[in-house]
Amino acid sequence: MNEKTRGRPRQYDREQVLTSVLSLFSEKGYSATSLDDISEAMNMNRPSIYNAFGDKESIYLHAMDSFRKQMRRAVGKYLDSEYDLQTALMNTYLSALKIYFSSRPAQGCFIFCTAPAEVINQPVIKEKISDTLIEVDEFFQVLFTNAQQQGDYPKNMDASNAGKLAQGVLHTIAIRARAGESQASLKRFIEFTVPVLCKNSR
Amino acid sequence: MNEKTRGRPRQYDREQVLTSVLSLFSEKGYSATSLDDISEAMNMNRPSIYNAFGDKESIYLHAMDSFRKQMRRAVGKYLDSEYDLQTALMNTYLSALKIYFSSRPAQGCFIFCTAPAEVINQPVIKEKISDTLIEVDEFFQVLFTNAQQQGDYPKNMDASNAGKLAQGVLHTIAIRARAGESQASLKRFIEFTVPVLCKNSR
DNA sequence: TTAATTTTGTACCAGTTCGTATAATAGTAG
DNA sequence: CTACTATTATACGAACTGGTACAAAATTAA
Repeated sequence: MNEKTRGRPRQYDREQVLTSVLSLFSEKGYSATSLDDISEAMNMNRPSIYNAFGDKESIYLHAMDSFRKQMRRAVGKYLDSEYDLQTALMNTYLSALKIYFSSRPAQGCFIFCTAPAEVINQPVIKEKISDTLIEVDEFFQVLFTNAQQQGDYPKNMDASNAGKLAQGVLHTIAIRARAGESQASLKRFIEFTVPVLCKNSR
Repeated sequence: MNEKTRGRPRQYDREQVLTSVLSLFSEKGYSATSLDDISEAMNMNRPSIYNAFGDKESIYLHAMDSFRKQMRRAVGKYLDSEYDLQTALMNTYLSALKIYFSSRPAQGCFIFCTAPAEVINQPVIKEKISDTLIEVDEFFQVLFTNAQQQGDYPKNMDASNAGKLAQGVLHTIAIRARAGESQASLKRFIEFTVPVLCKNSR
C-alpha cells in the first residue's frame, strides 16, 4: 500500500466515505437523499464524488455492497458446521438485530427497508436486491442442509424453502425495527421463532 | 346521497382518484413521486388536489388507508372461526399474493415495500406503518387464539408471537414479489410455510 | 524547473420540485 | 337576474435537483 502515485493525492478514505453515505441513505432512502446531502456527509465535493463512485444510482449500489459486506462479516461464521442449527439461527438473528438497532432511532435493514421502494423504475437496484435475496436464501439453506446431514433437521423437509422462511424472519424484524418496535420485543420474537423454524429437529 | 350543494360540482370521484394515486405511489414510492405525476394520475389540477387531500404527505397517508381497506376487504372474512387455522392462513396468503401480483411487474405490498424508506424523517408515516403492523399482528393473533380454543393449536404456544411470525411471512413475500420472484415460487413457499406455522397443531 | 497527472474547489446550468395566488367556471339560493 | 359558493384552471415563484465545465492545487516524473 501507500504506493506513491502521480497527481494530487486524494483526501478521502474510500471505505470511510462509503460508511458515511450508507448511513445517510439508510436514513433517508434513495430518492429523498440529494447529492448535496451526500456531498456534505462524505465531505467531498460533487465532481470528486462523481469521479470516485459515478452517479447517484451508482453511489447507492456501492452502499448496498458495503452493507452486504458488513452483514457477511457479522454472520458468515455461522455457516461453519460446528454450530448446531438453533445456535446458528439464533446468533444470526441477534447479530442482525444489533446492526438494525445500531443507530438511533433504529433504522432496520438498509437494503430491505429502503431499496424495495426504488425497484420498479430502477432495474439495476432490482437486480441487486434480487441478488441479495438469493445470497441470503443460500446462506440459510446451508444452515438447514448442514443440520440435515447431522440428523438435526428432518431430511424430508425442503431446506430451500426453510431457508426462505428463515430469511423472512430477517425481513420482518428489519421492518419492525424501523417502524419503532423495541429491541427487547424483537428478541422475544426470535426466541419464539427459532424453535418453530427448527421444528421436528431433535 | 346526491345532495345538491352550492358551488361548482366536483368532477372527480374520491375513491377513484385515491385508487389511481395508490397505484402511482406503489410504483414509484413516496419521494420519487412528484405532484405533477400525481396531478396527471388523478386527472386533477394541483389546487384541487390540495383542497381535497392536503399536501403530498397527506395524500400518501390517504393512499395508505385506501390500501389497508383493500386488504381488509380481501382477508377480513378469515377471522371467522368457521375456517380452521391452516385454511385461514393459506387463504390469507393467497389473497395477498393476488394483490401483490395484481400489476405488471408485480409491486408487492404498497405499504411494506414503499413506506419503510420514509419512516425516519416522516413521523406521521412511521406512526401509520406501526399502526398497520399492530392491526395485522392482531388479525393473525386472532387466528391462532381461535385455533387454540378449538384445540387446533397448542395452548402453551404464544399466540401473539405466532401472529407476528405469520405477518412476517407477508413481509417476505411482499419484498420477494417486488424483487421479481415468481408467483408460482412464492405459492410453493407458502405451501411449505403454513404447516410449519401450524406445527404442533392436529 | 518544467511537464504531466490526478484530485479538489467554484460556479453554473437547465430542469424539476412543492406549494399558492389569482382568475375563471358552474352550480345553488333568493 | 344577482349574489353567493365551491370547484376548476392558469400561471407563477423561490428553492432545490443531478450533473458538469473549468480552473486551481498538489503531487510525481523527467
